[in-house]
Amino acid sequence: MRLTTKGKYAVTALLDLSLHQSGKEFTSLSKIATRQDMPISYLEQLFRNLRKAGIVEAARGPTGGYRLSRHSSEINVSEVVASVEGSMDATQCGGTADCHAGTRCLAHDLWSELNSQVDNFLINKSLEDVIANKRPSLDRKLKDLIVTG
Amino acid sequence: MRLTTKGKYAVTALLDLSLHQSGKEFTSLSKIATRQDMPISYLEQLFRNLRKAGIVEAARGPTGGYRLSRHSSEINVSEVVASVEGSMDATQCGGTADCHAGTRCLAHDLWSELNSQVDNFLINKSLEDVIANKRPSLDRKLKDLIVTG
DNA sequence: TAAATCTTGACAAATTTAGTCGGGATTATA
DNA sequence: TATAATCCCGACTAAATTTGTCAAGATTTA
Repeated sequence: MRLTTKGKYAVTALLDLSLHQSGKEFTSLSKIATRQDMPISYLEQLFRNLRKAGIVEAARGPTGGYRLSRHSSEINVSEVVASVEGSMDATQCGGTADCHAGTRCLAHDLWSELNSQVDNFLINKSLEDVIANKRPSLDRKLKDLIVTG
Repeated sequence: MRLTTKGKYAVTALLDLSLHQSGKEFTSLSKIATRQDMPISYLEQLFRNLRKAGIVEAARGPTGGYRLSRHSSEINVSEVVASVEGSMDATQCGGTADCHAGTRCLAHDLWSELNSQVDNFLINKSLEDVIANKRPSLDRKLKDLIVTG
């Protein structure tokens, strides 16, 4: 399980994009880089992945740049992080449960459950939620609780 | 935020220790290493930290080894992981909230909240819980929910 | 045409993780 | 007392990952 600057940059960059997006306009990476104090060439690398994942769309030339391909309420943090750094899976085996001599290790279920916790949290968190500093409603938390036991 | 083999080895090794501990006897690292298929010299390094953290106690000489210094129900996974790889803090700033030009970055509260989620989960998980595959009771979960909103 | 952007692939530096090594200190047992 | 099994410690190395950089190209607006 890892959450590095890669994923954090990606999320922050998208929040910046979302905040400065008016209508259907594109925002250039150089503006994001300046505002958020990030290396532009590193951002380029990250936005490649974000585009492949269908999270942003790009336009070239002057007036070009990137914009969200969906509304910020329809983009969750989990997919953003996953698009740049792969799954955050905490198990040693990648979920296949063959972590110890072909069978599940003593801690397998623990890490598996930790995965669910983190995933559940990040999936239910949209970019809009983060900007609004909104917490998922108590209702939804209760529902999750009943489902997951 | 990182959870590497360091922390996972530590947890698994302690689960092994707990499972094979009868009374006040000590278990040698070589046995754990063999059973759990881990490099013994790496385990030595990890057990130094576990001892410093007051999680295990050691005895030297033949018949020596390690044992839990508290009952497995009184040792939680969070402290085990923390003792070998430091805090799992997900914020860029280490919690000081000066992640962007001296003030909190756009994503600060998000990562901060993620910390709480993960910590809450791991603190409420004792080694005994993991062995028993026990989930913290619904009662406790509900209580946490009311406290954290 | 010029300038600003994205696009791509390869490369390099820095950091972290994972693991080793050699020597010590302590202690049960023969 | 000698031996062997253990913990103890610091420093070192190797591998992997992260964090970037760079150069060249493609596209588009003005």
